[in-house]
Amino acid sequence: MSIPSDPHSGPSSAPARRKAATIRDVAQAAGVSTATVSKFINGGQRFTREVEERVAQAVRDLGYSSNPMARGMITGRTGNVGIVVLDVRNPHFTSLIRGASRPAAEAGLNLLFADIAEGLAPELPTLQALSRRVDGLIVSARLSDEALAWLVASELPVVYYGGPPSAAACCSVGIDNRGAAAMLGRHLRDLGHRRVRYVGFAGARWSDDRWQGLCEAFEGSAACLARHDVRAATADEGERIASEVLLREAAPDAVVAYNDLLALGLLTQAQALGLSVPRDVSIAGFDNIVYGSYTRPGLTTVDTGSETTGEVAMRQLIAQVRGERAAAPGHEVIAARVVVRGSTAARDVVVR
Amino acid sequence: MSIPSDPHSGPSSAPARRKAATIRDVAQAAGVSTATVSKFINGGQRFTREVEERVAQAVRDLGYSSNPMARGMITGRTGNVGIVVLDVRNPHFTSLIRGASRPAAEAGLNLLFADIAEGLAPELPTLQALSRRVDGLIVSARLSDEALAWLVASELPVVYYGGPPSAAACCSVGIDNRGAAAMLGRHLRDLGHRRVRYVGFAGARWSDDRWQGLCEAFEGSAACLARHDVRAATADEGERIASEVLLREAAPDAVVAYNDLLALGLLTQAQALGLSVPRDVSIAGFDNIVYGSYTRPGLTTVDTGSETTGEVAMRQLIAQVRGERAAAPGHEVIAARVVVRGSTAARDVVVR
DNA sequence: TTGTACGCGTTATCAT
DNA sequence: ATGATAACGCGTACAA
Repeated sequence: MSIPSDPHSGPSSAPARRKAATIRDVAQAAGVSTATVSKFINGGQRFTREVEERVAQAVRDLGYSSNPMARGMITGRTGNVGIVVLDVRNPHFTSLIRGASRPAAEAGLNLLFADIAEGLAPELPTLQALSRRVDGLIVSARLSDEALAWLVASELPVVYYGGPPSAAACCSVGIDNRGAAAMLGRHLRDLGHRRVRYVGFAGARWSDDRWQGLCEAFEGSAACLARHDVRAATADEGERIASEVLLREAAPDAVVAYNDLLALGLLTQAQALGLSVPRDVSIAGFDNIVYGSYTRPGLTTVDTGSETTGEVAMRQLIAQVRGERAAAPGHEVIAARVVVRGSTAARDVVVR
Repeated sequence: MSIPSDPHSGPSSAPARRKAATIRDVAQAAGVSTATVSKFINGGQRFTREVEERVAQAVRDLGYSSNPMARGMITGRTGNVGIVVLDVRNPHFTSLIRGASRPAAEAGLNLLFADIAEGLAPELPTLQALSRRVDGLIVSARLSDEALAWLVASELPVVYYGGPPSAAACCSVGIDNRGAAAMLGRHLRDLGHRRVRYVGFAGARWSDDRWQGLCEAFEGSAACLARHDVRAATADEGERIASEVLLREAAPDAVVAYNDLLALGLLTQAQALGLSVPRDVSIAGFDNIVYGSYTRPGLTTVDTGSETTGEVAMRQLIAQVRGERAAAPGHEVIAARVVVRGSTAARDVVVR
């Protein structure tokens, strides 16, 4: 594909990008007006066979595609949607992205992406930079209050994932945290566990819900539940607090972590400390990240439907952006389920 | 030529968003012309203290920020850069994204993101949709030839990661695959391994380089190297081919996989098949994904500097977009290093 | 130092 | 069925 040198460009030194054909070029080449070209391309309006033929030919010849910015100026839409995740390296969020990716592509929307890096990146400026370049946003419900307030004030179509934020009328997607935790709790209770420790994450409002669900499951039993909050929900943090959680005087016979990353760190470090999992202690987490099945033993967890969450959130957002009736505010609950692997097992009744 | 899922068509009665303040509103409020406002805001030009005061005040009062689309029409730049990954769920790529994220944010560029999903999403349409909305692109060097050719023809600033693509003059970032594999090979050779099997990935050109590096390391020794190519570089695929690779007649005493995901699958399945790792067989991979340290035994791997790669690629792209001299074509080599964990150990000389 | 006026590529409106 | 033209919001020559 050798492009003949442009006689008008002269000895241009700058690596100027060949400027793309405009709708006017197409119109001229096809011998019609720009209005005709525009209507034919996206208005869906029909014309005489011969005109359509000529326009289509010109579009092909010139490799024309409309300029999204010029189009956006008049339509008021960008053709982009944004997704803000708290940590790209957490497989839970990558599954969320994967889930959101497909419906967006199908709707012809591009995905603008931002990583808050769990507080490392400033939330508000990130949101502000994004907001003018997208038609809508998918964000975590656990952004700062400041960021959430700004978002509401901006009147941008938004779908929250994780849980409903404190804000009033909005769209959100997430699991029933309390119910899911209760399911996991009953699993542990039925296995005979009686000294359960919850490693919560202070940064997530729904960490409380999970704690309450756990408590609910053990209500009426003679179990002893305790809670230990951490500031980061990462594997490193799990490793760091392992000894503190696992080796104290009244050692737990089961530990439930806020998420799988924490659980992974706890599991590894427990073994490094000489504990046998699940013989000495059962360990479980939330999210069902895929790497929980590659540890030994495999990690028992609660599947929070990460990918489904992303998909549903994106569908809601698209509906909202299009101004459809289906875009009514409300919280959509994703089904959660307990995934039992080797890291939880029946407590031996015999004192070890 | 009516596109069914066109987001811009249809009887969209979107809820009218409160329209943002324009530069004219600011000019009027400050009692100056739009030119003054524009120059003050981004031209960096100075004005009388009083005028600057009034303009700044008006900007604050109206919460003005320039319309990126209108601005883009004039400047010819979008303020976005794109990154195309082959699989968001592969931690190697999320580290890459994380690495690219920061320099982009620092440069005031938004990140547009696309997931090829290892061939599930069509590459060329994805690229085409992206290309008009970004000032530059970071893409894998192992896109389809068709996609690469189109990219070159588009004259868009592009940085390739992984390795230099077949194309002539371009910017690329990656490790020395052959050298890195040779390092890993020497590690295995020194441990006494003699029957080594390489599980390659047919989809990546540089899988060959890794194979050659391995061979190089065993040159002159009485080792027997064999190669087994797979079509997907995922943990599932690693599990699927484990028995075929590990249990054949002349069973390998060491297996090197194209990447850590394959290695993870192999490791897990090896143990499920009753093999002890590393006693019966050593296993190693590439990328140093973080989850390789949470398996038992930990996974020996080659750190390919995923995050650094993303960071360097983004810096190159920014230089290129800005038209800086530093944006000369060439391949930037990232340092790789072998990370030894429990999955590789010295071969017992005694026949087991 | 400041303002006027034009053009960027597109779509929508109205006229033919 | 097709065309002419006015916006959209901004940057920037050029004029004052």
